[in-house]
Amino acid sequence: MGLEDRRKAARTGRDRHATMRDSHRRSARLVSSRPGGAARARASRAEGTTVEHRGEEVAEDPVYKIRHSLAHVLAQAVLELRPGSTLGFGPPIRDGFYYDFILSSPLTEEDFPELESRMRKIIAQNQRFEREDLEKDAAFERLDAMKEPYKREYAEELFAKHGIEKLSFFKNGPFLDMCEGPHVESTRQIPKAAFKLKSLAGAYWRGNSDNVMMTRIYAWAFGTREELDAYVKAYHDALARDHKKLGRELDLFVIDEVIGKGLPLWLPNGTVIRDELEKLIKELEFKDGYQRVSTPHLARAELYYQTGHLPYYAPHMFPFMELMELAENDAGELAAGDRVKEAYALRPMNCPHHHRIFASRMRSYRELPLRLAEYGQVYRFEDSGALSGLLRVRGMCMNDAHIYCTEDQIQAEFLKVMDLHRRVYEILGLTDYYMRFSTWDPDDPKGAEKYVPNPEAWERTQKLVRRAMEESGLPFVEGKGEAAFYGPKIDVQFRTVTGREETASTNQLDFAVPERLGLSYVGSDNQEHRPYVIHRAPLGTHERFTAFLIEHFGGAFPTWLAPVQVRVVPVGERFAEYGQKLVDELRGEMVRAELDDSSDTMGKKVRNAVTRKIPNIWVVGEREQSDGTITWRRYGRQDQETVPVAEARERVLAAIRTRSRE
RNA sequence: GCCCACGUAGCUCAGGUGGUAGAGCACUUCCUUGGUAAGGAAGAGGUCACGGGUUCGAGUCCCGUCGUGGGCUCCA
Repeated sequence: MGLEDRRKAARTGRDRHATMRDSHRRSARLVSSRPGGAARARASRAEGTTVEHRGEEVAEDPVYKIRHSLAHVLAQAVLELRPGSTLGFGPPIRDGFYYDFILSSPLTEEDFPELESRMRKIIAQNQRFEREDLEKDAAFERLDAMKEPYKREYAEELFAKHGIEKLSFFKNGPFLDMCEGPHVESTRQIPKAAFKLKSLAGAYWRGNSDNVMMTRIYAWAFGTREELDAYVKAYHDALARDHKKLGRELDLFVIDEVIGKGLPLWLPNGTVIRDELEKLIKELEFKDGYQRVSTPHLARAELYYQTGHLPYYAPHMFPFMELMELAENDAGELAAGDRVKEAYALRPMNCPHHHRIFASRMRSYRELPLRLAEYGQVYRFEDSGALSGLLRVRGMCMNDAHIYCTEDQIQAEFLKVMDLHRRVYEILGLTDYYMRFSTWDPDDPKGAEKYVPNPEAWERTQKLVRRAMEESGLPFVEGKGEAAFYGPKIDVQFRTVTGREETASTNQLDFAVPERLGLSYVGSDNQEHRPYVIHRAPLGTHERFTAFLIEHFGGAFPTWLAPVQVRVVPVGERFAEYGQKLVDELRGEMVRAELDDSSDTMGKKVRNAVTRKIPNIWVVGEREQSDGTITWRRYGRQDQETVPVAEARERVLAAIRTRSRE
C-alpha cells in the first residue's frame, strides 16, 4: 500500500470511527436530554465531562437542578454578549455544567468575568422558570422562530425516531430554551457565589467529528460557595501531583520534540519504576503459569492483512516501511525502483506476533491454557491532538499477554486474570477505579461495521465473562456498545488528577481473530478445534500506568518503587567514609542507596533529599559512627529514630521484599 | 485531525503603549565542615520555539510552521 492509499485508508477508517462513535453517543444523549417523560434509568458509567445518565433520583437532586438552571443563565448571558449566537446542548456534569454555542463572534477566557457578572445580574432578577409542552407542529414553529437550527435538528430526531408526543420548553426572563428540565423554580434559588466559569473548549456538535465544531464553556457549580471553594482548591492542589510536572521535577522522563512527539525518553529514575513494575508483574505472572516470550517490534505488512486488523487499525499505524526493488535509472545506475519488494510495519499491538508463536507448530489441547506474556513495545499513530504527557503516547510498552484456551477454560482463566488485577491494585494501594464490562449492542444500526457478525458467539462469550466477573466479586458497570470488534472486554477506568477518566487496563475475550488466522489445536477427540484468546494487560502500558502511579503517590514512592531508596547524609565531611561504607553495604544487597557527599550544609542536604521525595534519609555523624547506628528520617514524617545499622538495613530490605507501602 | 490558549536561560517566571534581554532556583569554581527544609562569594548559561512580513528598528505587531496545554473525536 502506497502512502496515498494509506492516507485514504486512514481517512475512511477515521470516518468510520466517527460514525460509529456518533451512534452510541446519540443513544446516550437521548437518555439525558429527552424532554418530558420519565428519563430511563440506566447503568451509569462514571461520567467525566460528558452527559450524565439520569435516573429520577438524580433529577430531583437540588444541585442537579441548580446546574441545569445555571446552564440557561449562562446561555442567556452569552446571548447578551454575543447576540445572534446559536445553541447546542447544555447539560449538568459531574462538577458543574457546560453549554455549547456557535458564537456570532469569538469569546475568550478574558470575557469570563464579564459573563459571570452578567450571570449574577440575571440570577438577581429572580426570573421564574416556566415550562411549556408543545406538540410537534407547534414545537417546530417555535424552534424556527427561535432560529435554533441545532435544537430543531435534535427535535426532529426526537419526534421521528423516538416517538415522543410533546417537546418541553423552559422560559426564564427573556431566555427561551428547548429543554427537558428540571429546573429551580426561580433564579433566586441559585447561589450566586457557588459557580465559576472554568474553561473554553471546542466540541463537535453531537460528538461527531463530521459535524461543526462548537464552542463549549465549562463551569464548576455547587450548592454552596464553600463547596465550590473547597473543590477549586482541591483541584489546584491536585495539579501539584500532575505526572508531567513531577516527571520533570523528579527526572523521571522527558518528551523531546527532536525525538518526536508522543515518544517519551525514560530517564534513569523513571526506568527504575518501570523495572520494578516489571519485576512485580513477572513474579505474579510466573506464579499464574505464564511463559515469557520476546518478539520484534516490526513485522511484514502481510501479517496485518491476515489478521483483518488492517482496515480497523490503519489510521492508528505508522506508515509502512517499503523496501523498493532495485532498478536501473535513466543514467543506467542501479537505484530504488517503483516496485515494492517488501513492506514492513511497526506493530501497533503484540497479539499477531503471539498468535504466530501459537501457530508455529501443532498444538495439543494438553498445552492449554497456553499463556504467553511479553512486555511488548508497540507504536500507534495517535492523533496529534490526543497526545498528552505519558497518558497518550505514540510509542508504548504493554504489559501484554495472550491466553489461548478452550471454551471450558475461559471462565477460570478470566477469574484468574481478574484476581491478578486485584492483587496488583492491592499492592499498589490503588482503590479509586472502577471496572467496565464492555459489551456489544445488538440493536446498534451500525452493528455490521462495528462487530464481528456472530450474535451467538457474542451472547455466549458475554455470558462467560459476566459470570466470571460476578464470581470475582469485583463490582463493575456495563458499557453497552463499548466492546472491541472481536469480543467483550473488561476495562479498568481511572481518573487523573485533573479529573479526566482514562482506561488503565483492558482485558478482552477474542473469539474472532483466531478464526481469521486459522489458529487451531488438536483436541482429545483427535479433531482440530479453534482456541479462544484472552488479551489482558493489568498494568496497561508502562507509560500510562506509571503516569497514574506518579499521581497516585504524588511522586513520593514507597521504598520498593523509589528511584533512590536510601540517601545517606553525613553530618560533616569527617563522616563521609562511614556513610560510604553504609551505602556500599546497601548496594551489595541491591538497595538503591547513595551518599550525599556534597559540600552543602546539613539543612540543605536534608532539604535536597526531601525535595526529591526520597523515602529514607539516614543521617550519620559522631554519635552514629561511634555507636554503629544511623538516624532515620522518613519522607513526610518529622519524627525520627536512631537505629543500629544491621536492624536498619534489615528493615529496609524487608520493606522492599514485601513491597510495603512505606 | 478539529476548536481555543500558550511557547523568554535546565526549571519557575519578570520584561506598560516596538528601541537589539532580567530574577530566583539549578549548574561550575572557591570559601564554609555543618545535627534535620535553602551558609557565603564569584562565574558560566538565551540567534526571546522556528520561518516570513510590517517598521529606521520586533521578545513585544501581523501571517505561517513546529511544539505544549485544556477540550472534542479516538483510545492503553
